[in-house]
Amino acid sequence: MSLPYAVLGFLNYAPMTGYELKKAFDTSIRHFWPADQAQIYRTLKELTRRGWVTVEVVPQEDRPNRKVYHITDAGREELRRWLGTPADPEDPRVPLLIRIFFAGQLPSEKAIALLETYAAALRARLETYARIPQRAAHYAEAIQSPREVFFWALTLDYGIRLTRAALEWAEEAIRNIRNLEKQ
Amino acid sequence: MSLPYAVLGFLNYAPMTGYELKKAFDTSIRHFWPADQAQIYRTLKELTRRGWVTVEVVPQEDRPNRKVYHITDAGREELRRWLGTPADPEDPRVPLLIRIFFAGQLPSEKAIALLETYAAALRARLETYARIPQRAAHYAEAIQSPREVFFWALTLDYGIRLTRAALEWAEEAIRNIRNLEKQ
DNA sequence: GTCATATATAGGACAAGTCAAATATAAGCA
DNA sequence: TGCTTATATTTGACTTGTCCTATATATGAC
Repeated sequence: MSLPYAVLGFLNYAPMTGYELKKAFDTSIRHFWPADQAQIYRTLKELTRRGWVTVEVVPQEDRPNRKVYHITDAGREELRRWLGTPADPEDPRVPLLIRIFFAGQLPSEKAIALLETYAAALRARLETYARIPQRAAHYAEAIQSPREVFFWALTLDYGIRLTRAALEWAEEAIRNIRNLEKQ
Repeated sequence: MSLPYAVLGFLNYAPMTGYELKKAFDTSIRHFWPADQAQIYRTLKELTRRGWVTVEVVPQEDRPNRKVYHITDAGREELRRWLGTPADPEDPRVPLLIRIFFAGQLPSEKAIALLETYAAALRARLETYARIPQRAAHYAEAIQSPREVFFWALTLDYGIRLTRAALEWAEEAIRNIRNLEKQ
């Protein structure tokens, strides 16, 4: 149940509409916490109910009124409290590993193909990660806080390290399957 | 939607009841695919409906009748087909990273505490992994197939590598936060 | 003596998130 | 002319999985 707190985190930087929040998610933490648009709006409703945000309705013609959400003092307090609390455990599910676990049922080329596809996805992910610092520079200037930027960079570093480790695993797995064949 | 296929994978080794399947999950792939008991029974019902397994009811006194599930030829075919198919993407969600992303709002000791707790959990996980090979030896003897055992080992290797990478990240993050303080 | 554990299945309630559609209009592009 | 994209929110249906409870009894631990 981290989504409400991610929303509070963004609203703590600046008041925003649900629509703008969706963009904030998509251009920053999407890689480790994708957020569905419908889910954001429902969360906003819940946060309002709890008194952690307030809504400022800005009338518009042609379009639905903008509902700009502002974090309250109670919301800020709740955010800080939550941030200092131990993280929820990760979902350990790795769909590929089910296939690998039962891959003894598969001819070696098919097992290798599975791993090659996976490795290709990981390489693509690394390239995506490599392009992030440029985009992030824009936000870094806007926020003017090296401390914030430091922690943002940590999350990217996590993604790079884990992806590299997975890639190395896949590459060695492929080599080992080939060795298996030779014997 | 991998659970039905994991169930087929186990039933392909041997016919089993839902209860035995639950134990099979818990003593093997739980680390990358935990399975809820209720979910297993519901999946079994669905697999039966699709004709991928058949039920053999073994009457018992005192206890509910055993319902032993057998994989069918159609089920075996479906399993092989699925195994050769590209893996679903992983859920990228890492709850800790939301806290880290917004940790600029937190005093450094609290950010470090967060990472220490995380690192401790990772170390405990590595110890659990270290104990797996002994338990696995029992299954390896039972199945008498070095090829199957090779793929089982691959899944463990994945867990170890990824956990180590996460741990290295956390340890370096802690060092970097301490450096931040000194400046 | 009581409590946990093992055997064995089933169903209801609920949480989180996904997907798609509805509503309304302007701007830019081919 | 028509298609896509941007702006902005809401709702409904659905999926996957979790948690808890119910039912029944035997055995071993403390």
